[in-house]
Amino acid sequence: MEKTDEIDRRILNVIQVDAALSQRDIADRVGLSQNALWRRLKRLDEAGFIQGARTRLNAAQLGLDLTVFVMVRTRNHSVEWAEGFRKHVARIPEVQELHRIGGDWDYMLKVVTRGMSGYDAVYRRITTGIELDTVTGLFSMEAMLEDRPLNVFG
Amino acid sequence: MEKTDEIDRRILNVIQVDAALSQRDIADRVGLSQNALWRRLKRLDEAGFIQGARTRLNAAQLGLDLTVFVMVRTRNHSVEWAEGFRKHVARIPEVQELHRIGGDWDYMLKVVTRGMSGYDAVYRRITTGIELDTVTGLFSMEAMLEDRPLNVFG
DNA sequence: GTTGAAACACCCTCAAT
DNA sequence: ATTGAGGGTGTTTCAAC
Repeated sequence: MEKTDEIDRRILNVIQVDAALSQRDIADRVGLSQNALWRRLKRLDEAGFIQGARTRLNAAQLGLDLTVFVMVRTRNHSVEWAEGFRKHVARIPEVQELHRIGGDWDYMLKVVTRGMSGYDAVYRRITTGIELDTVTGLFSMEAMLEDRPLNVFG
Repeated sequence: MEKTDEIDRRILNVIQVDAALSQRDIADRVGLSQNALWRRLKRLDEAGFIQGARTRLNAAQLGLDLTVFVMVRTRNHSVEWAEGFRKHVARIPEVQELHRIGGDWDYMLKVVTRGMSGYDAVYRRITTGIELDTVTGLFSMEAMLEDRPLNVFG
């Protein structure tokens, strides 16, 4: 595993917040020449720290106004069943995340969709064609903090 | 609220997956000239559909190997308390999301940190200096799906 | 690590269709 | 909506220090 120094982390922290900055601007912010920055960026990229850039869209404006965390309990805890479940929910584009968790529940999904009717359709897709024990939804009434950058320091 | 047609949604779907594509490449993928694409991108941006670009980092390689969903129950359900709680957790950089939810719990936080000792420190920061009723953590043992694009169609 | 420069790609705008 | 072209900016790779 490659190492990162303080400047590397400042670079990563800048670009994870704004991927549209020019190398000139990034270099100024972290106190490097554009040339030196370019070499560090290339190294960080080749070492696997950087996993591409994404454009963030306004979900609400696209009608995607409902976020639901879906808790799932199952009786089958085999690796095979888990992989089948992963493939099952991977086909549902409204599913943003799927975690295998410990505690009272076995899996947690984050679903972003169009209102309650959209969620109803997603719920039916999740529960159809696969055997689940218990399913319940925790509805987000307000996203008070969202999409924050990773804590690359500390 | 501005409207989007099929081509707009295809554009948004392309750039939300890869923000590093040139306008030339995007135009080819959606079947437009570079010039026409530029005008649509400008319109979509000015209409507020686009909220900037972010570089995605390899959390595990940065040592951020533990994801915990923290469930919080409180006795105070006033708007003022909620805003104070938001400011309280906003100071903790390991908190990726904070949702006010319905059901058995009042709030849910997504925390990404460095192992159990990192989570312990975050847990103490969350529960210190503010009155919470019940706090419990759901530990992600495996992120089976993560960071998926929004469903801009349908 | 730095500056400077050259070659190339990309972005933005405009003219013409 | 399209192609084509020009100027300005950004990226990538040099050489020299």
